[in-house]
Amino acid sequence: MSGEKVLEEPAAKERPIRDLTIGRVADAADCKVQTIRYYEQIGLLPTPPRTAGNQRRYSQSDVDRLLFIRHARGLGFPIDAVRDLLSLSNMPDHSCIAADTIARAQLENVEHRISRLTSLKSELERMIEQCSGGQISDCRVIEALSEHSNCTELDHVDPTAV
Amino acid sequence: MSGEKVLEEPAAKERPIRDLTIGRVADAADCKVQTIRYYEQIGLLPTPPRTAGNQRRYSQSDVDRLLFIRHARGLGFPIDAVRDLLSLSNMPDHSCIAADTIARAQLENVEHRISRLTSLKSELERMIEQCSGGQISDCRVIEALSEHSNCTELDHVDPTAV
DNA sequence: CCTTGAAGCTACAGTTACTGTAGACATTAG
DNA sequence: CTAATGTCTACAGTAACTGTAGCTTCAAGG
Repeated sequence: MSGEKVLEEPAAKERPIRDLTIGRVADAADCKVQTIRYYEQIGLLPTPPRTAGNQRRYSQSDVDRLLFIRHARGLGFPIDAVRDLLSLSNMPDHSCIAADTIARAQLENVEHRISRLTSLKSELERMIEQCSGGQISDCRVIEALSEHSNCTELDHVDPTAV
Repeated sequence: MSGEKVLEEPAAKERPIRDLTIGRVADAADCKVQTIRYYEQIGLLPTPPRTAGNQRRYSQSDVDRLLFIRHARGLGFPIDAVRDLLSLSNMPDHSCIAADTIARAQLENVEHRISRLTSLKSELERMIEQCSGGQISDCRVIEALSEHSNCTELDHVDPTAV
């Protein structure tokens, strides 16, 4: 990385080396080959050039873009949010307001996630502490998770949005 | 709640009042009616008795069980883990180690997510700061999210397993 | 008692974000 | 040159719901 803009296509003067097969790209980003084709299908990755034998060939910038996508997805950002984030990198240098708006929305999202996960963390810690070495009858895991009084309003959100 | 084992069926001496419609149960647990029927279908909730007109009628213990499920799901436990936890609550004299193992696994997961989100948060904050009045070219969010060097082996987990 | 609108019923299609499979074709190491 | 491995398309399947269609049932008002 070291200061380079990894998501920008190299300038015309220096064309990228497009010698990576889909399998090597998948390995580099630790994802499945099908996932790459899926991202291409939904427009998250550009359609790469093909060999005479119809096989996709990628450059390092594709790997970087895919790494970005996987990282953001791994953090729980839905595809649409990733799309927004990616659009930031394509914005002209002088229009920063849209980027700012997207970034602020994502920041709010991230802060919310952190607070929910933090309360989850303490609940899990409490469970483990009370649980260790005891019997189920002493175990408060079930109880703790059933107790509505322990819930904050944030507890009842879409479970898939964690 | 207050010290009672909420997930146990009341003893035969005192039968539960089964006067709750599926809609009231859904409201109580803040979930969709379809979700309750889905949980019944996959065996997370017991098949309730029906009225003469074929409508499901629930008791408070069903609400408690559903609250438990929704809370666990909201905390990121996958259905199978919820099933495990629920099955443990039915064998109260047995060891607690399995529940403990599940909780510990989730705790590890959660801690890692928090740390990743925290670093993302500071990147977003820095971006917003630099962005206001600045240029996209100064933003490091895209870069930061692409940096593979920041990843640990735990970063590449199933994104859906939050 | 009757009606009417909300809520319930079943069955099935759609969602998100992939993942797996089948059968054909391409590429590469020996 | 051949065998193994990789890639291609197309489509089915997964988890965990969510939505829809077309019906029946229930409770309250007139």
